[in-house]
Amino acid sequence: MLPLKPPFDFARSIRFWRRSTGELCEHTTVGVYRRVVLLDNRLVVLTLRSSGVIDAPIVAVELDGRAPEPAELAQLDPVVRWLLGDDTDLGAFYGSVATDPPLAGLAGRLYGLRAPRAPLWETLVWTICGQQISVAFAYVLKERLVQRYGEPFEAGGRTLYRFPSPDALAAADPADLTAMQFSRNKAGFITDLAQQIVSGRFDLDRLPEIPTNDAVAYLSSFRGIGPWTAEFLLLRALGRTDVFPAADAGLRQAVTRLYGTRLAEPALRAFAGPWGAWRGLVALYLLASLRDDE
DNA sequence: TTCCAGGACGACA
DNA sequence: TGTCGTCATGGA
Repeated sequence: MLPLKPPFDFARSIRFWRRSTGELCEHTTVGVYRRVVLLDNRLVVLTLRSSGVIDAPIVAVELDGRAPEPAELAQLDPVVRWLLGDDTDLGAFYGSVATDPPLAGLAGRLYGLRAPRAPLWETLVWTICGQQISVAFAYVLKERLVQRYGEPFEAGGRTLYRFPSPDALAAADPADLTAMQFSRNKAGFITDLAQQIVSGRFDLDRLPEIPTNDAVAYLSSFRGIGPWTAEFLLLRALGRTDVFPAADAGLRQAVTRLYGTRLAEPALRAFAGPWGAWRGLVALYLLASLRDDE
C-alpha cells in the first residue's frame, strides 16, 4: 500500500488518456491499472489498485499478481509515483486558476485529476499515429503496430504487450506500415526515428533533464516531430505542467465550449500564456472537459 | 459531398 | 517567412 499525495482521483486520472478498450500495452478497469514494466531486466506485470479516496489516496501495488517483497516495493515506489504524477502540486494549481471563473469551475468538477505518465518512446510513436486523424483511428493504427512488432506477455489469463522497441521498428519495412494504413509520411517518420534512436543520434533519455523550451526545440529538429507532437509528448509522457499544445484541435474545441469563442492557434497560445508554469494542467483540464459528459 | 479529427512536410512565392 | 497542396481514414 502506497499513500499518495492528495488530492488524487485515481479512476479519472487513469481513464483520462486511455480512450480505447482495445489497448494492448496496458489494461484499465474501474480503479485498476495494469501494464508490463521492466524491473531488474525482467518483464513484470505491474498492477495498481485504487484503495483510498480522493483526499486520502492510497494505491495497492501488485507484481505479477502477488504482493511485492519489501525490496521490490522499494524499487517500485518511485516508478509508481512517476507513473501517477505524484509530484504534481494540484493545490497550487487550483489556487492559481481561482481567479478565472470558468477554469475554477472546471477544476472543481474535475477535482483530483492529474496527468499520469507513460514511456517516452511508446508515447512518441502514439503521438505520431495520432497526427491529424481521429483518436479512434489512431488507436487502430497503434493496435496493428503493437500486434505486428510488440512482445506479447501472458498475465493472469490476459495478453498484454510490451510496446515495440526502437530496434524492432528500426528494422521494420515502411511498406509494412503503409499496408496497415499508416500514411507514407507516418511510416517513414516512425521507422526513421527508430533508426536514429538505435544509432544514438536521437536521445530521448535527455529530455527529462532539459527545460521545456529546449526539449521542444530538440524534438522539433527531427523529421516527423512538429510543435504539436513535441508539446503533446512532453505533456503526456513527462507530465510537464508548463506546455500547452496550442495547435491541438481538441483544445481549441474545449476553449470554444468553455469560453464561447473560437480561437486560432496564436490566440490560443496567448490565452495560455498567463498560466505560465500551469499551462500543461490547464490543457489537461480543458481536454478532460470534453469527456466530462461521458 | 464536404469538412474535420489530439499535424507535418515540401514546394513555392 | 508565410501559404498551400498533399497525405490517410472514418464519422458527422
